[in-house]
Amino acid sequence: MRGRLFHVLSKVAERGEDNSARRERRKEARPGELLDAALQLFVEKGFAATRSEEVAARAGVSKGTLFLYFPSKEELFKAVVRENISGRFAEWTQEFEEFEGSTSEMVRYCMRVWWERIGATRASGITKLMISEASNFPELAAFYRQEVIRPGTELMRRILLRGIERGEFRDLDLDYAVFSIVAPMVFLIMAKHSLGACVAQDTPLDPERYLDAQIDTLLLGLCVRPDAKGARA
Amino acid sequence: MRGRLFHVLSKVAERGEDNSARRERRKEARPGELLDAALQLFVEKGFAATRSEEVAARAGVSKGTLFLYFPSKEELFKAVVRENISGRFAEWTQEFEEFEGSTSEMVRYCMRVWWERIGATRASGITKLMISEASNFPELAAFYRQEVIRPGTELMRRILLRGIERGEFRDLDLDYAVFSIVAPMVFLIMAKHSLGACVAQDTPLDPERYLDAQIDTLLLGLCVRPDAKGARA
Amino acid sequence: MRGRLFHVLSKVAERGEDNSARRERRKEARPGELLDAALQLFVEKGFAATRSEEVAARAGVSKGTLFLYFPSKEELFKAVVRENISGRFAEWTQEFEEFEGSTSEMVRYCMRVWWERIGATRASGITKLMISEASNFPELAAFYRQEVIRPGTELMRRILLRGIERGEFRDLDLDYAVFSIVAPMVFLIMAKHSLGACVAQDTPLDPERYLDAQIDTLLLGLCVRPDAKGARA
Amino acid sequence: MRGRLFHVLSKVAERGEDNSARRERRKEARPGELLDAALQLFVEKGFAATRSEEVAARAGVSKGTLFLYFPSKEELFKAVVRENISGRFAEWTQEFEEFEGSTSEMVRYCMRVWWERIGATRASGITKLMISEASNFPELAAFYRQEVIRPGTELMRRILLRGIERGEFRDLDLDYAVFSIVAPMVFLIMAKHSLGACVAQDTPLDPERYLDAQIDTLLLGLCVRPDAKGARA
DNA sequence: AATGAATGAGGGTTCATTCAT
DNA sequence: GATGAATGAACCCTCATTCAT
Repeated sequence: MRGRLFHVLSKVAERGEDNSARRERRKEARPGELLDAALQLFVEKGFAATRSEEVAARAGVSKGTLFLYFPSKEELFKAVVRENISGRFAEWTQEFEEFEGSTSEMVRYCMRVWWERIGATRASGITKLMISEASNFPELAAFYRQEVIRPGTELMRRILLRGIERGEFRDLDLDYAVFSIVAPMVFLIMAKHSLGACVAQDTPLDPERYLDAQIDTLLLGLCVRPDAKGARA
Repeated sequence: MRGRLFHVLSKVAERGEDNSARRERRKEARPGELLDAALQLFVEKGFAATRSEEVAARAGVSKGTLFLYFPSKEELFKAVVRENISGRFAEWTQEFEEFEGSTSEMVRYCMRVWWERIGATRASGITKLMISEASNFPELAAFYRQEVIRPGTELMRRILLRGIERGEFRDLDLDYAVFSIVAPMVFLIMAKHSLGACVAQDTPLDPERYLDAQIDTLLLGLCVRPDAKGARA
Repeated sequence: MRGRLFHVLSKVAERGEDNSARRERRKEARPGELLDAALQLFVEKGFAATRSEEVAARAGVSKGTLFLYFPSKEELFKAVVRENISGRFAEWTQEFEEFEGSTSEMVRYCMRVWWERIGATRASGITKLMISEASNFPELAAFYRQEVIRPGTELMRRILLRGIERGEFRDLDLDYAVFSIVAPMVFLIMAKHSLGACVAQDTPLDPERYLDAQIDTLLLGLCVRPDAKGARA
Repeated sequence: MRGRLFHVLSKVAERGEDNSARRERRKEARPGELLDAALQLFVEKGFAATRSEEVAARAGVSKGTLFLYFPSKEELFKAVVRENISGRFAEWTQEFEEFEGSTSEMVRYCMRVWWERIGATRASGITKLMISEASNFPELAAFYRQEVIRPGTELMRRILLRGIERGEFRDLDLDYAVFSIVAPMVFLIMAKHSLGACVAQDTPLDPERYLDAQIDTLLLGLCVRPDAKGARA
């Protein structure tokens, strides 16, 4: 009996908190904790290379607990993707339709806000995830295309169109100009999640400075006249 | 210069020939065929999700044969990466040092040539691979940074510097401006290998048109005056 | 004799009442409800394929409660078996020792009463269970042999012996003749619990008609003269 | 290297034969060996309680090898059932249609032949299996009904009908009279595979003697006159 | 050199059992 | 007593790797 008590206590100690505390944030908190842990690991190591026990461990629970909340690793993956793509685009579309400044300001705002709300958060991992795993999860790729890519592209298209119609932007190849906005963002995510600084490990990429540089060049490239109002002061 | 380009292109062509031709030069070609098959599958499905038997099958040999040439799946992966990032940068650096046109032309040439020699070939999959698997193969990531990212960055840095020094480009934040060239290329690779399934399945992205659009905007964004010589006719 | 029979039948009836009635006498009835649920499921799916949570659910309690009453699934199984083979043989032996009709009548009565008291009730599942699980529960099989098979065989042996001694039955191979009585009963149980799904799904076997046919043939086969008194009117 | 050699040799010794011998009866023999092992274990312990590693071990191979030949434990189970129900009924039906003796002789012959060809062989385990697992494998139960029960029943029905039409047998309830033939056979299988002697462990049931006793009683019960020709001398 | 049958460690998933509430 | 969240041993199955042929 002494043995069992010791065993239990050492397990508690291992976790760094007592059981009652863990019980308290019980069922409601679990799925979120698991999804967070899963997102981190999937982004870090890929779907196949992530072991479900590891996800559970990072969420501070045992292997079996994971399967109380998600019926399989694949469903966990899907839940991770869905969880992080709550319908933000409706909100954003609204926000941009009410925007009153110049379109250059709008583009700058758009990219900065993207960084704040997505790029700098866990959610950015989803993009890396989808790119790495798209072909292993065709239905999910379709879902992502439908829920993220399409509305995102549409939003930026509208912004560019506004710029052209207002005479701010030059006559762009609209379908492909959107990639001038998207590419720097995707690249930033990749830099963040994969190859580190992408330049050298010791001098990590500063996202703010990176974004400013990209936006400056981008706006100069988009605008009719390089001295457009939206250019940084 | 033509000579070198031809050499590179013919190596690319070599990999594309039909199966019947392959059978004839059995033994010598085996490792190459395996590397090709492996590259395709690793890019498509990721390292962990690719089964070695499948690699062997696609290369037209049996499972056992694969391990005759590569001691393990991991070594195969490393060989795939190493094989496909052969140091062409020395070659390219020289090529660009001898370049005589405007720096805008140089940037345009650089991106086009990259597309022809890397982007459009199987070798582009390596970028996708490294982005997906970097954290599972840290030493390979370091190798890639060392062999590809660093010299590539350095190459573009020099080009940009040339543009600034010659008064063609504005006063750029050099360390970050290189990403304005890299990001569109990385994005194109991603679009080709994964997001292609994402961006739009029915109307796939046209690389030439994409590149033109990106280069136009980029150069306008980099140049002191928007009517720079390098702008497309 | 009537009294005893009534008692047995009323116990059988007890188990068949509806759920609402059950709720009212909560605690005292729990173990019985669990045993009933377990018997049903074990018979239906086998020991290993029955999940203890399912047993609990069918008994209307939670998983934990099951283990409040039975220390393990295996103990539950043993309890199910023990509970359902209560030694009625002493009772029956006496009943038959006081029997006053012909031995043919006795055999017929014996099989009919067995059907009423065992075959038609939940208790019959135990036979199916033991046949299915005997090798996984050797000590239980021994117990079953001891408590059911041996006394049952002995009982029928005596009946047959009585028939022979009274000149009603021919000179039987006593040790094996008992199986002529047992086999049709065992078969009926199997038909009811498993082969029922096999013999014919659309026209299920009618137990009464089945028993009549078996008994008729059996008695004709046992008796010295085919026009024995016990033959059905 | 010494270590490895020792390891290999001791493994060989364990198996009691050298590797080359094992390699020789290779692929062709494996499925049969595995099916045999599986039949034994499924019959002995039930489907769920049988571990696939155990099946492999009994067949003298490793866990993984089992799955080279059968894609899953369930498919193995199905294969076991199918393997042991090759279409014997066509053959038998033919055999009985050409039978020239009395119908009593036919019944006796039928049951003896069943014992020789099925009852005494591994195949008899299938019956026990199906009875134990029918509800866990509904499609398989349907298959078994279709392939075994139905033709078997039909065969015996015809025999009985012949007896009635030739005036040998009394006017039987045909649909249920077949069970008088089946029940003793099913019971024998159960006795063999489950509860041992069903009487006492120490005096195992003698199948020949059992069958003779059952057939004698059965025929006396079926025939118009008890001195039918088919009765044992 | 090439094959592919065989292996067995590894990882996903289930479920009997525990225990804080 | 009753609950059900949590646990982790055990089991099915995969697949990188080996090796006799």
